[in-house]
Amino acid sequence: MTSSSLSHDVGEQRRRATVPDATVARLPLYLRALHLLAEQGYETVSSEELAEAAGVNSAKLRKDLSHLGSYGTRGVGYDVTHLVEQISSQLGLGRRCSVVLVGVGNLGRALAGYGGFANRGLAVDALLDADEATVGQQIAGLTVRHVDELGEVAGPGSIAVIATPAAAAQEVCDRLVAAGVTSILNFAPVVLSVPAHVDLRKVDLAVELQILSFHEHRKAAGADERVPAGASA
Amino acid sequence: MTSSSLSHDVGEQRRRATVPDATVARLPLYLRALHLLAEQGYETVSSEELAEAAGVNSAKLRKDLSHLGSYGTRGVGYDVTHLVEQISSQLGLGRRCSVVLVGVGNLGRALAGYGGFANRGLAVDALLDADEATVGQQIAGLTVRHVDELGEVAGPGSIAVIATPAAAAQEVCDRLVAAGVTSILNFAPVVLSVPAHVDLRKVDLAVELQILSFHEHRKAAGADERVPAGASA
DNA sequence: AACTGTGAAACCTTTCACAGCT
DNA sequence: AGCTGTGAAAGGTTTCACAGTT
Repeated sequence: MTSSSLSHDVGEQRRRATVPDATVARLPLYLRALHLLAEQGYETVSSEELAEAAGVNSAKLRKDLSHLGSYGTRGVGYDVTHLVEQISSQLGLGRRCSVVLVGVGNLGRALAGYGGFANRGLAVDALLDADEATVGQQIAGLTVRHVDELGEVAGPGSIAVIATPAAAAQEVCDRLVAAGVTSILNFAPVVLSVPAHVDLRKVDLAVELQILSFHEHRKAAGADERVPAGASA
Repeated sequence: MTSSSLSHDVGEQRRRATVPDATVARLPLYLRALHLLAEQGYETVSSEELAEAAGVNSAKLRKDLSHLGSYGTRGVGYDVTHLVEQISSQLGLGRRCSVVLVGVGNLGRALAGYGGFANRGLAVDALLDADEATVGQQIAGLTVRHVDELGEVAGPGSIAVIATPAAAAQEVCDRLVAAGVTSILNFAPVVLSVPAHVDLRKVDLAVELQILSFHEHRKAAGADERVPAGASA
């Protein structure tokens, strides 16, 4: 067990090492909302307005931003441009960070051309596939290369996206790790294993649909069974 | 201590109305892992094994399953087939629930053919698009219909998936709501507004990538700045 | 002996409400 | 007056550790 002296371990030197995960997950949201507001001519926004645009409540937004530092002005709000810069910088969108996408099926193509990806500082800059018929094609301004050339485009510092069929994902993942990649985003519906030092995230397109189904099912079941007629709104 | 002396409190009629959100979000994961294990010939699994296959820890798994009821056998584990049925039923995958997909671009195509979708009880069964060139095409065994025919395929009880460009999403959403749909999954990178009774979920393909970027950035910044040399392996 | 089911503790996130700055 | 930044309260989730069951 842990020593009973509790949580004083880590030194103070990690000043901003403490942005909560939940907050990080919302920064991209704020960033998009801010870009939108900027296009509409806003120079400053209140937490209320920005929260509305991002689809969260204002207390949460303020708390989130407070974790990055104090970038607002009391009585006024936040400077849109400045806040965009701060968040972008936090997210590491400024530095040239190569994004490599493996698997150029429908999903891969969608991702390669995705506004959200290409938009601000995080464009995909290499496409790889195993299929000879796909290799050589021009997609979203890039030429698809063979997955065997993976070592030439991916390395420490790059972010890899796996959009292959489930069956191929683990092998691709292993190759990426061997090439030194430590940040991987997996869209294939399998649980991948990676060494502890690799940061692996997962997007499962079916999960959200199944969650919806759960709630839809609940609604229907509730209506069937014993609810006292129009109970909820 | 099952229903003996201290079964006080909450009305009993809401027996299973209390599955926590976090648990619901993991059920699809367990389901997939179970299907995999079933294919490999498992008839029972321990919480340890299933947790491993699903990529979570066993305490969490047991707690999650306990919210659905007690389907395990102490000293033995869980019956794979039975558990699959229980979870499927919770998720409403048994009942025929029509899934309508609007927007047949690359992402739409990917979703229509997605193993995870088509796989178990939640196949997409109508495709709609606004583009005349796309309407009429055969995709994943379905003929693409014009979005104006939305009212004919979507209604109360169906689940809708929006995979259109951002600019079209709100209008499609409004039409879906007008048609009586109350469960919508949005892949377009915009914040949609819906009436309170509609259940709207959102998948943002770029968010996860940006979260990875955040962590990658941290790693790099940490290495640059002040870390006490080779602290971690 | 093996393994589930679950209170209780630890941890994390959200919301509230207001002090403090402009 | 208006709005941010933030302690403190409330709520939710994960982990621990063990009683209970087969």
